[in-house]
Amino acid sequence: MLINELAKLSGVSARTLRYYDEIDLLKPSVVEQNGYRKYNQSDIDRLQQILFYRELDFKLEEIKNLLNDPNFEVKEVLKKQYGLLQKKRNYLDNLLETINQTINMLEGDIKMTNEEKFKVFKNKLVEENEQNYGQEIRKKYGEEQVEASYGKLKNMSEEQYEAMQQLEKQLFERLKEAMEQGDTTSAIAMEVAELHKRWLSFSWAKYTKEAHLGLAQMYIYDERFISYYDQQVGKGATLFLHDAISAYTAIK
Amino acid sequence: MLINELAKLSGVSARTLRYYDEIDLLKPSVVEQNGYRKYNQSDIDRLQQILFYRELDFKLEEIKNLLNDPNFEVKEVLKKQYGLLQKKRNYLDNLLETINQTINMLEGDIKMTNEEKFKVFKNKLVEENEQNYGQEIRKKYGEEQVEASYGKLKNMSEEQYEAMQQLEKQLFERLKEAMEQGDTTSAIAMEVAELHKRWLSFSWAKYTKEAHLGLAQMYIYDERFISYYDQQVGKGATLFLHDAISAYTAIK
DNA sequence: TATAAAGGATGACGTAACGTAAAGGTCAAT
DNA sequence: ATTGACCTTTACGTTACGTCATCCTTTATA
Repeated sequence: MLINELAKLSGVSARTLRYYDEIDLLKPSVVEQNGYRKYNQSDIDRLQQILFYRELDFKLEEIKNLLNDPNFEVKEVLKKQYGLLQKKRNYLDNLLETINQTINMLEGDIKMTNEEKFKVFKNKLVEENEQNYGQEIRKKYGEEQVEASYGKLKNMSEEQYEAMQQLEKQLFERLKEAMEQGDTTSAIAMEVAELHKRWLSFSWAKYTKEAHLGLAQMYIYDERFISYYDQQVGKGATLFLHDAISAYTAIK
Repeated sequence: MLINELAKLSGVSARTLRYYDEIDLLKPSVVEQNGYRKYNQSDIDRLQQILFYRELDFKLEEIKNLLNDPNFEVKEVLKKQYGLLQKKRNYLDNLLETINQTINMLEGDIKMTNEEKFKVFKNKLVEENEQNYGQEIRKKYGEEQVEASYGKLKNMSEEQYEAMQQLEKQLFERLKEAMEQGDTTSAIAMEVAELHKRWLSFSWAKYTKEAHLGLAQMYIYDERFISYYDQQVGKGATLFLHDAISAYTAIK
């Protein structure tokens, strides 16, 4: 069977078959004088095996190793691949969530332009928290806790809100001082992290250091946080805050 | 700000920044006499934008176009990307299902070796059908229908089972004849597809041509089916059967 | 039988987004 | 002056082929 015949039969291109030959994944059992590749039944069988694993997103190199190993464990391999693909899917799930919530936020922003500032800000806090942290929080503590937490924020009195603003202002000041020192593990840096924790407690129903660190890490990747902190405090403030929280949660 | 400083601040490598320069995605606003790249605040802002979209799995080329287009629609873009990622996830879901069920089958095979052949074969039919078709079928018709269908197969009487075997035998014979003619759209090929449909009706609760075609397509990619049909009927039988079913469902 | 059309072969470049040397300037400090 | 840190460009490697370009056989047709 010549190369194009096998190509038609199997649905892959001739180029692919030549490539498989090149990388020693599937070599035709006969090559004639004129250089033509001849494939026989055992080659076809091997190709079928190859395509099976390729469908499952195995790399060709892995497939080669698999098929050449006389006593490999199909089940083991499949389970490993399963875990790998699961990770990929989880990653995609997160992306989808993020995009979805970003879209919602964008739509929300437009609708909200005409509402009063105070309410808007509180809602925005809720939404940003949800966007950055909703998923994990919900997983860990369940719906009720999360809703309770948001309820806490939404139901805050104006005085409490003022207190929160004050605390944030204090946080900014200490952060600026800490940055001038430059050390993210200094006592003053720890104080900053502590302030941040207290500030968080206005909106979070329950504190854990893992959650705290998680939020800090997300700050870095969210351009809104970066521009917010960097504008209020100074360039690099977000990164410094993150490092401080990182140190703080590490020693606690 | 020199290249390594920005690298540290942003978390990407210096190589990446040079690459972004190279592909005109992010050019430092100043390049000094000595060739050193100098990044300023606007560069940092742009990088943040870039990383935001990169996180969402956009291609760099797309990001470039986005950021250079002065009046692009963020929401539109995000929605498009959402759809794209959804497709990827569905694809992964399918792979995961397939692997999972293959594992189950492998484990099942071992446990089943000591059972009677008759029972084994029927269970295998159920499992193979489930493996190849379960997901889609469940989506379209819901759990009940599917379970009813499998119940049908499992509760088949021995006579019915015999009839099914007879029908399959007939199918093989006609398929062999049709292949000798070679035309996958001939009257006899259509007859083969019809027989296959009737054979299916033993195990399927409800027939649709979409489902029929879908199953045929899966035959091609399943080495067990290929070796089964090709052994029983002759080399290329699976492909021929697929083409015939394809033609059959197209004209119906 | 000459020739043209199929079909085969071997390079070799392109792809996406960098990682990783290699080889060599520049700058601050010793 | 030398060392070491940091900068530059050049270029190959990665994955699984698609897509030419160029050339050689085999088969079909005039």
